[in-house]
Formats: sequence, C-alpha cells, structure tokens
Amino acid sequence: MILSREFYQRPTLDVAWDLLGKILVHTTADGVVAVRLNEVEAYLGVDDPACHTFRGRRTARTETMWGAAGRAYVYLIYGMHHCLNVVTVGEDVPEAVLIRGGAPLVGCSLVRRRRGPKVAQRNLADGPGKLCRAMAVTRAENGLDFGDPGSPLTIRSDGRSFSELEVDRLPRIGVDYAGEAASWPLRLKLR
DNA sequence: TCTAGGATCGGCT
DNA sequence: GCCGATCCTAGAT
Repeated sequence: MILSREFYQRPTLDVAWDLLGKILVHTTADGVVAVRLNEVEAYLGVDDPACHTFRGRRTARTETMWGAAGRAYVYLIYGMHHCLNVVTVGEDVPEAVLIRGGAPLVGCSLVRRRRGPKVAQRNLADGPGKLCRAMAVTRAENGLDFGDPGSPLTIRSDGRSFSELEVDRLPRIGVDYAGEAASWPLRLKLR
C-alpha cells in the first residue's frame, strides 16, 4: 500500500528509519521502476550544519524543504548528479531524508538501459546519484507529492519490517565541511 | 557580477 | 586510493 501523507509528518529520524525496506516507485513514459530502499540519511534542518537549510537558509533551491511533508526535494550536485530527498515533519520545518540507495525490484531492464550494460547488478542504484539515474529522477520531479496515490512518484510498503539488529547507524557521507555534525550517526543502512 | 566549492561517480593507477 | 568531470548555488563584492 502507498504510504500516506501522515507517514511523513513525523520526526525526521523516525521517518528515515521507517523508510528502510520500503519500495520507491517511479512511473514514466518509459515504464515503471521500483526499488527497495536500503540506505537513507536524515538531515535535521536549521540546527544541522550539514543541511541545506542550516541557520534558516531559504533560497529558490531549498524552497521545497520549507513546504509540506511528503514532497520530493531534488537537487543537482557536482554539476551532474541528482539527489532525491523526502521532505519530513511539516510546513516551515525544513528537514528531509536523503535516499542514498536501493535494490531494483521492478523494471530491471529499464534500469539497465539507463545505467549501462557494464554496471554490476549490485551497483545499479547503490548511491544517491546512481539511484536517481536508475529511476530517471531529475529536478523535473522536484516538489512531487509522495502522499498522492495518483503521483508518478510514490513509496509503498509490502508489509515487511526490519528490526534494529538489521540496521547500521553510521556517519553521513560527504559532509566533512559540517564539523562535528559530520559524525552524527544519521545514516541508516540495512545489513 | 564574480567565484569557490559541492549530501557524487566512474575511470585510472 | 586519487582525480577530473561539470554547472549550479550561495555568498561575497
């Protein structure tokens, strides 16, 4: 079943935890791709030096983060890769969960076409940029509503759940500029 | 306007 | 392990 808007209207770390094992689905003109999420990172808003909205930064880029929970926040990084986030909590609380990786379940041939023939199976969507490429997520998808059952971009549950024993809590990647916050264990990874 | 640098990836050593 | 690609964003001037 599709996760409702209310799912996202909760503390960011709770949402991040519960996103593990869920299924991200993107429907485009080329077809449907679904991946099971196995790695996410929490970004905790105005008090988190690693977050785009640290100290209340509000710009054209980060506007989606300031809006309703359950929207897709997509941005371009290093001039060539996209990163997909899920906005959490609610209006004026600019927090989000970065989707770092997943394993393709549906549309594997389409994923292979998008990612290239030489890429190993396990590397098809095991990074934020790779996942966006595999699922054809770009800034065109910024602001899409995960909570709308009619949305091309949804997250679903197939009833599976995971215990704490199967989840590693790790430091976030690529945020060394954030000082002490770089070591906060906000990266969650399914074993 | 100008400029430094980035929530990454893939190829090369 | 190192490094270049590539361009947008944010902050400074």
